[in-house]
Amino acid sequence: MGVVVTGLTIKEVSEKYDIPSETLRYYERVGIIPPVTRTPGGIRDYSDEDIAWVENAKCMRAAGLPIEALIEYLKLFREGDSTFQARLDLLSEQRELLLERQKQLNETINRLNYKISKYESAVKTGKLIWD
Amino acid sequence: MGVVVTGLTIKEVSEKYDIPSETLRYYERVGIIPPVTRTPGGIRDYSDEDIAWVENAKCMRAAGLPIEALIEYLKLFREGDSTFQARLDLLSEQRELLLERQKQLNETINRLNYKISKYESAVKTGKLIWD
DNA sequence: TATTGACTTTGAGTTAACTCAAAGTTGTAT
DNA sequence: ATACAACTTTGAGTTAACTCAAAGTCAATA
Repeated sequence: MGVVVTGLTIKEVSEKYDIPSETLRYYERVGIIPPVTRTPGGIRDYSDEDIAWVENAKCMRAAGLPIEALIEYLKLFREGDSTFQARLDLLSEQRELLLERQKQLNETINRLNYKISKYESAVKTGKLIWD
Repeated sequence: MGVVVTGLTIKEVSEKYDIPSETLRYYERVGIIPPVTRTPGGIRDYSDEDIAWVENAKCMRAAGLPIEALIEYLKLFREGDSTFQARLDLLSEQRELLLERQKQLNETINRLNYKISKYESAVKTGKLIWD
């Protein structure tokens, strides 16, 4: 692979995006990325489009979107233009969930900031005020 | 329970904080909250302090701090004033992780915002530009 | 053309964090 | 005092998302 113009091997994608090959195959198997382009021998040969799906999966999973939602999104995508509204709904719902999570995260970070400031004094004075 | 001045039963705490009783017992068993005050009969009778620990556990878990870290924190807490620095380190490390997660979350929300705006046009025009 | 290393599939195993079940105990309402 | 719900403990089961293993296939090199 490399004699003619091709995409990337699974190993190259794995290294570029720091996702184990096993996980890339898993993503394809369960359907959060479409079936990847193959060489005549049946070996995965990721096209730019394939890679865009990988990138998308990585980003969405990193934020905690469930596999289920990503499967549903790809399914709708492959059903074509009649599913614009359904895809919009799905993405909106997931955004709502992320916004809630963001709020919760902020709360906890604030709480941690507070505790940390207390411990910073405590380390200096030897006495912990509150908590 | 209620004839004399007491704390809350596990059921009351469960309902107040929307945490299943099973999970409250689990938290105590693994050590992310200290052993709860008991009635002479051995039944849990949550004091204000106990409840503060529950609240803390709920907040930290909601943000995704691992049980392991919370167990370690409580362990240090119970070892006394000699562990201020260790507790500070632990909390700082966890805050770092949350800040990273926050960054990732923002990225993904932005990406979703972008996609959603595309789909909003698509639903109106019947044509999806990009993606 | 034979070896070697990366690839393939299918299916089982792992991990974190619960969640439930079984069997026994407690306390409150009649 | 007796029934009955709510409690207890111990230990097993569940879920999501990987992660690994086994056994076979392919392709670049000597």
